[in-house]
Amino acid sequence: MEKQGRLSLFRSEPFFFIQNVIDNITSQVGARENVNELKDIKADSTISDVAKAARVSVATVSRVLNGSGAVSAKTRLRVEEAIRELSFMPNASAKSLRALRTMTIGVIVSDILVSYYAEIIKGIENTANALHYKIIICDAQNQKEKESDYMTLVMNRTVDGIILITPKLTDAELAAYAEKGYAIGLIGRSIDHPLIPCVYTDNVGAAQEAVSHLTIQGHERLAFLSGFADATDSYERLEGYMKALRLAGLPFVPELIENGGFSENGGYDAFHRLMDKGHPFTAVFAANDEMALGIYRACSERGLSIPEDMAVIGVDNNRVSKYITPTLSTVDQPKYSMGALLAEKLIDQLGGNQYADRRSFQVGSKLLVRQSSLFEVKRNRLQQPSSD
Amino acid sequence: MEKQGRLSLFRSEPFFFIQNVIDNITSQVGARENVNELKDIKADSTISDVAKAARVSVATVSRVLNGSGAVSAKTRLRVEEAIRELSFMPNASAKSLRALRTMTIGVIVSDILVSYYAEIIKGIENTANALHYKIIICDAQNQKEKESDYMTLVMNRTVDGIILITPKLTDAELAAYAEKGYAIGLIGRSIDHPLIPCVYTDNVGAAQEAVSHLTIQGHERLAFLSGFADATDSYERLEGYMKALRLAGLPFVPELIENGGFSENGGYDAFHRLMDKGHPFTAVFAANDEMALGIYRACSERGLSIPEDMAVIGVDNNRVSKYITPTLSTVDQPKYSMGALLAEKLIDQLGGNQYADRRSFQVGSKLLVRQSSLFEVKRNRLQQPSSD
DNA sequence: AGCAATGCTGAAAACGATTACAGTTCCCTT
DNA sequence: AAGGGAACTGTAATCGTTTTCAGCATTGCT
Repeated sequence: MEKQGRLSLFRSEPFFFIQNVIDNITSQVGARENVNELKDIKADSTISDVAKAARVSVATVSRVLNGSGAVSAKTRLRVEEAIRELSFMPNASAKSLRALRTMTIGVIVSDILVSYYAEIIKGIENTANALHYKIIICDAQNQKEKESDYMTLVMNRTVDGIILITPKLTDAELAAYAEKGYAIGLIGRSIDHPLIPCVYTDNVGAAQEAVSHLTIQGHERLAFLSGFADATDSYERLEGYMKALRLAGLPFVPELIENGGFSENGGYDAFHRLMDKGHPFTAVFAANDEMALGIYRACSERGLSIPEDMAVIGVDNNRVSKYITPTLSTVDQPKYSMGALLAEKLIDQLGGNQYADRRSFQVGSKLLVRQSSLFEVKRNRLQQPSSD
Repeated sequence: MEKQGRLSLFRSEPFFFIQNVIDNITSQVGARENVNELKDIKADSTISDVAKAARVSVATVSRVLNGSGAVSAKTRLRVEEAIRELSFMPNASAKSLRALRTMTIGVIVSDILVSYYAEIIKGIENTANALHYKIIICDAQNQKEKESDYMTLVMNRTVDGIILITPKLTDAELAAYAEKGYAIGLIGRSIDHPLIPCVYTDNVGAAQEAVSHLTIQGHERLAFLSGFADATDSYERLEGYMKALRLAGLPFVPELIENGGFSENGGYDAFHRLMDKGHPFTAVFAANDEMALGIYRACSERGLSIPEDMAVIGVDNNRVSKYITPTLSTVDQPKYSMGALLAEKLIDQLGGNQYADRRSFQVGSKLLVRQSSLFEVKRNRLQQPSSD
């Protein structure tokens, strides 16, 4: 159903073959003639250039720049004129070296593309920016090793602190960084450490609420799709799932647990594996929406209707979940605010507020009940997304 | 249909009220007792600490660190031991100050949340990282002024160069930066300047192909939803739309053009405005998928079936477009590769390759024909997304 | 043995800002 | 007019690296 356009190469794997890419996806557009007179274009002037131009010392220029110390109106004007004239901007590296801080924080995520992370990042960026901080984005590509690699940023003082979103590093490793004096903060994960601020949701409770919503509707055999085996949030959701079963007086069937690696394809495969085990079930709780999308596809292949034959609930409130048919029930978190809050806390700590009264914040999530988990669902109509 | 959970505050506006956020979304979790023995935790040691420990000069340590110059095996071992012992890491600011470069590039986007940008960013980050560069993300929040603000990053040497994705700055402004000696690159926009590398798609051609696809199917009155008035890509898509009309011998009706600001709600409003003008039409080409989603909602409200009553085509291949019912026809671009390619080119230029043979790269896009633009559409079934 | 070449090492000068300290000017009292 | 204090300004140290230059020791060669 997809008509091929003019070009064949599209992204599918990581980028390893730069020349390849160039050769494949581009068509040269007028190789511009070279220009030679750019050597002498000098963008920067230093503070001493300004001092010279204004016939004052560098100290005075610095005072004008930072509004520190007293400077006579006459001198100030001359300096400001010189600054404008030379379009001078103080060198950030020099400033950082002297101040021993960079006004930058790093943000480590496992995949920028996942909208869950993107929204948190937005919250972090906006807040950080308002507080005059910049953020360096680190895509760990789901690899724990890359996470560790990126930690060097705080160790070599490229950044003043690092925010990790649902990291793979262990509690012990994280604690070690903090105790060495590196400022780190956590989002979507809690840790009991006096130096590490964190913002997280009650995964257990949320999962329990979601699964209870299913049992209340009469489901007695419910499957669970976990994410990565080493992901705390996935584990906590499993815990909530088990709690809900217990609460409903239902038995825990280990065969009804499968691992889907948080990805759509993973969810798709895992669901098929579940179905083939010979332990029938009528509802499935997926540790995130991506896997739920995979379930949709698998159900479609097996001729199962959602929610009549199979109820589905995910987590994350992925953008797609609201638009797909049937709309997907899911657990939503205030992602933007979570990012904003942690950024504010971490920067506060960087500012020397070492003894904040609290470092650990649990924020609420909410279950969005949509069509995929309700028995009576209006279907066969163009979906009109609700406006949450 | 959305059940309210425990908490009410969810992100809707920019973040301005930090204390507010805290008070609203959090519940305190065990205010940890303060710790006092952290003053003496010293994370960093300097190169001279290492030198002292190894009983050599700082110059020698530097040589060991960078593999420059000759160092005797015996000394090298001693230095390496000292480095390990002190877990020394060279200070990035000092390095940058000395080297006059930061190994960092800035990336300015108008909204991180838009998946189009996120995917480009991923391409940039992965490539930059492979080349030992870091990226600073700048969310301009659709404001031209913020774009300019972020340009200070390259002027004060926080970053070595800046990549702008479909910026609002004018060609003249961009050229001015480049001519002052600041390294900038463009994605999703072309500029005819010898110093500015850019990677872009043929918006005109792609739009023309999309609209022609509609006219070929017999549509004679087609509307166009533009994005921002000042966005080049939106303008180019309008151009393609007009070309396609001309090609099909159809009249251009100015009343059938509306501005939707690239957002879902904007598209929704714009579509309603179009419908109320009294100039009937049977198909609409939206300058991006977000607006197309708004059109879906508006159509649903007006009882219009897609594609029977109204054919719709968008641009961007938003994640949702594949999952919504009916699936949305759209124009796809190799976003990841575009980011990767430009990052590689810009960094190449930073490396001193001032006279690259080409700086301007046009990459192909492809029209994905899905259900929303086809007359005979299978509907009323659970959608099974195709696997593009 | 004398000398050049080589290998290794250290001292010191950058890089571009901030800031403590000291020195100068100016104005106001007495 | 002298003295004191405030206001202003400059000198120089400092942040932590890299790198040039020179010095010393060792080696190899004649």
